[in-house]
Amino acid sequence: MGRTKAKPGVKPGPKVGKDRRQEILAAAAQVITDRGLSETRIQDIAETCGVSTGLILYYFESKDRLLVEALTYANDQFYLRLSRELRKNPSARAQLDRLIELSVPGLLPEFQFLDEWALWVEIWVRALRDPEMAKEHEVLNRRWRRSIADIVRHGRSTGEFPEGLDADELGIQIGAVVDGLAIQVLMDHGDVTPDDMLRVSRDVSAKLIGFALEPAGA
Amino acid sequence: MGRTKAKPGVKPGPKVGKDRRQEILAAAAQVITDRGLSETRIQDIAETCGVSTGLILYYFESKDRLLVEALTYANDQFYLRLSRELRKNPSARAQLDRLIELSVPGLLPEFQFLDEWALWVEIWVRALRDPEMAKEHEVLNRRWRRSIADIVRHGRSTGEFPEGLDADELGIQIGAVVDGLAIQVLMDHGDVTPDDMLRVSRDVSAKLIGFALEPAGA
Amino acid sequence: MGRTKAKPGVKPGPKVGKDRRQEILAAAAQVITDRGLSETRIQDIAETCGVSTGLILYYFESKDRLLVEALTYANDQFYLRLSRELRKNPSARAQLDRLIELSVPGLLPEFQFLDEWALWVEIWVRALRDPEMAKEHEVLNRRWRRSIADIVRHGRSTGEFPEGLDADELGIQIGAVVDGLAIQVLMDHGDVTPDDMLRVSRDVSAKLIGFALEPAGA
Amino acid sequence: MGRTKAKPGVKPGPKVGKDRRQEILAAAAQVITDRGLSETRIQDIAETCGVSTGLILYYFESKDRLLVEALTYANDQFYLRLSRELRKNPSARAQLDRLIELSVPGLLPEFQFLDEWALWVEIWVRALRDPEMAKEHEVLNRRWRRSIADIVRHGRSTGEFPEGLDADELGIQIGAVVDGLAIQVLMDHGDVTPDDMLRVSRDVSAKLIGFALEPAGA
DNA sequence: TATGAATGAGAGTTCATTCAT
DNA sequence: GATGAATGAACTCTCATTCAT
Repeated sequence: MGRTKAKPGVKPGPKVGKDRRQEILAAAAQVITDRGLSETRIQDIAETCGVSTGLILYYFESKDRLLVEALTYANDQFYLRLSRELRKNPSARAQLDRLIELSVPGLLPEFQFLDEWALWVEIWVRALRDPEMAKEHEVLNRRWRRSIADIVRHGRSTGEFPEGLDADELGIQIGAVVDGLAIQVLMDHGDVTPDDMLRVSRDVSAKLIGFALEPAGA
Repeated sequence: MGRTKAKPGVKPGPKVGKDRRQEILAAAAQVITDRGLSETRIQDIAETCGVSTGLILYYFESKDRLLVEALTYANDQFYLRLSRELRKNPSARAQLDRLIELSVPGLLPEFQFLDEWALWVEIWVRALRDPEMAKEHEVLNRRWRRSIADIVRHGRSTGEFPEGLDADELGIQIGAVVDGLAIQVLMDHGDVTPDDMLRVSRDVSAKLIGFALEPAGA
Repeated sequence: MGRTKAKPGVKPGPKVGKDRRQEILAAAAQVITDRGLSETRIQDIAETCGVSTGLILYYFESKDRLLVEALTYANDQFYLRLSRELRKNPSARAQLDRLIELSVPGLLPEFQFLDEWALWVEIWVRALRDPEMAKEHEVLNRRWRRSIADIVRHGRSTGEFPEGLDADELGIQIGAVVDGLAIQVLMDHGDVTPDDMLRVSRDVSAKLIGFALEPAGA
Repeated sequence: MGRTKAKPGVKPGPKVGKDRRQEILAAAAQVITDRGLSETRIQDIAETCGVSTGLILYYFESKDRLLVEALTYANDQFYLRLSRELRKNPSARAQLDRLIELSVPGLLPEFQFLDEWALWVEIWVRALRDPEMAKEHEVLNRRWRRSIADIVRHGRSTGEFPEGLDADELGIQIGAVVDGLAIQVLMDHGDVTPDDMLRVSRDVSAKLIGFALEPAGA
């Protein structure tokens, strides 16, 4: 991957601040995904990017700050990829399809580098008690719902979707369905498979927005 | 029921095991709700029920075991209260209404003694990495979806609801909406209020099940 | 000495709280004397009394609290020994002599178990910036000056000393001389020896109080 | 004097070694005064003189070396100012008065740029265990006592002071009184005010040297 | 000269767990 | 059953020191 791998026995030398920060944030997000937020140690992050623990705290004022930034960073990355994908599709229905597809946990591992939903759950837990995280969550959350609402608005402007409920309201409704289903898939009991999520999300979205889906398999 | 009855007004001496366990579980659930799972110390739980830390570990083999049991215990309590409430209503529509009502975070504090949804989120996080919790979650989760599916089945048997999608499928769909909205309410940004959740859950459920809601205010 | 020595390989077993606290305070005072306040580690104290570092912080809320208490404790011990000694002498001049004698650094090692003056200097440094220590210092300091003033008052009541300056004022003056000389002796450059301090303190005290010393060697 | 003169108003480039060293020493003395020796970090010193920590250690082989030098440096500065002041007064009694005046903590802030006595206490603590500091202290200490003894000798040569005790002995005695009182004033409990120190130091000095003070207010 | 990124050795503190009583 | 003293293994964070640039 994009990691600079230090040859053993050779000091990699200093990097400019911004690169290092991003490297650390990426490492942190990775570790949080792997071990969970509460089991993430600074040491783990340091090892993941091959530096000392001292350096981590040289770039971030505290572990807590770093973790919040890492969660935000990972979500930002996801959002950027998502936006890029959506822009490729002119049709609102294709966009909606793509958004759903990209949101199914584990469906497109080449797209979801990290387990984005696992990070969302960590964000929720933390936001419940950490005002700083709560603030960040508010931003991330609105951005997510707006992505959906924007698709609805776009679909109406092109005539693909009928007029109806307020688009923001639909953002909330469809967002809730996708969130709720993603949790089920994430928990991985087999009751709700990725394919189930895909199908159900589409069905329910269609019903809520008010357009007809092609018959399955079409 | 085999309980030793502590004489009222007398300092309770040693208690029989089952009582103590429940007391500790209740205290643990309370502390987890207050401080979050990862910030819960055995000492906190001990203080909450006025015993020593030693005693906590005398009854539970380890902190981890205790926490998992406490989360399960709290959810059981919620489920028992929910079932009791549902049984009071003969009509499926009233049952569905009641289920939704009881699920809105913070709407009925006299019913939700603890912040049940905050505990759900903790369960999700933990289930992601702890197989024991994952196992428990599977049970709790199915029970929750079945509560919904059973209402659907009941409504169809009484003719209140039309035939349509598989009831279990609807359990998943409506469950997802409720879960997703509950998170939004829980996060408490004001974008989705308890009343919003109430209204939207009812609307979407009606649309998905296929019955007509009375006009608002009726 | 009074230390319970744990047989190797055998756990010494728990002690009652108050004993342990005193043991730790004594150990802390010892370590501070040996290595200096700023070089005193909790680990050092723990080793000195043969317990774990965890136990130290089980008895004292923080290292800082412990250090302040230890300095106070050591001074208390010194003061108690001093008072006991003074009470043995009915004559004010003998009391003054004894007080001076007991105050000379290193003169009576069987009396000054610790290097009390080294601890005083640490108290001064700390009191300059730590309000808690400043508060304690105020008490210890006044007690010290009052010991001197009380001797003066006693001497006047017996007719040994002439009337003159306010006794508290003399407490300040003689206290200052003793403090100042003690520092010189403590620094141990040989310019002011313990015997010098003894002699000078007596001379200056006599002059300040206003009585005649017997010719040297009498 | 071999100084590179930095053009005024122009960002100073690299400086010649001696200037830099002095700048750093002054900054170090300032920081030690402000925060105390044991709380002084290289970083603090670096910030105070606006350079990097690297540079500090480029000029001083280690933190410990720097601190000792800084304490010496500050005392040197005080001594130079003191000597200059004394030379202004031909009369020994005026010199003694001035010396005492200049020694009272906080009395003449325009003269005592730093809290010289706070630094003395730090010197004492450090000298107790650091042989290097002990060595320096010996020098500084003797210089201090000699300043007093020299005034006594001067006063005798002019006939202001009577013959009597050895002048060095008086240096020790008066020095001790001043040291002891300075500590009391420094501790700032209000029991010994700067004015008290002034008055008492003069009284006791007069008594010890053997001359008569003018009546107060004269 | 001067910088500041990087290290690494501790330091204090927390806390689950044990165990003698 | 119940206590709480005691342990010891982590963990976060600090800071003097080094070194490539």
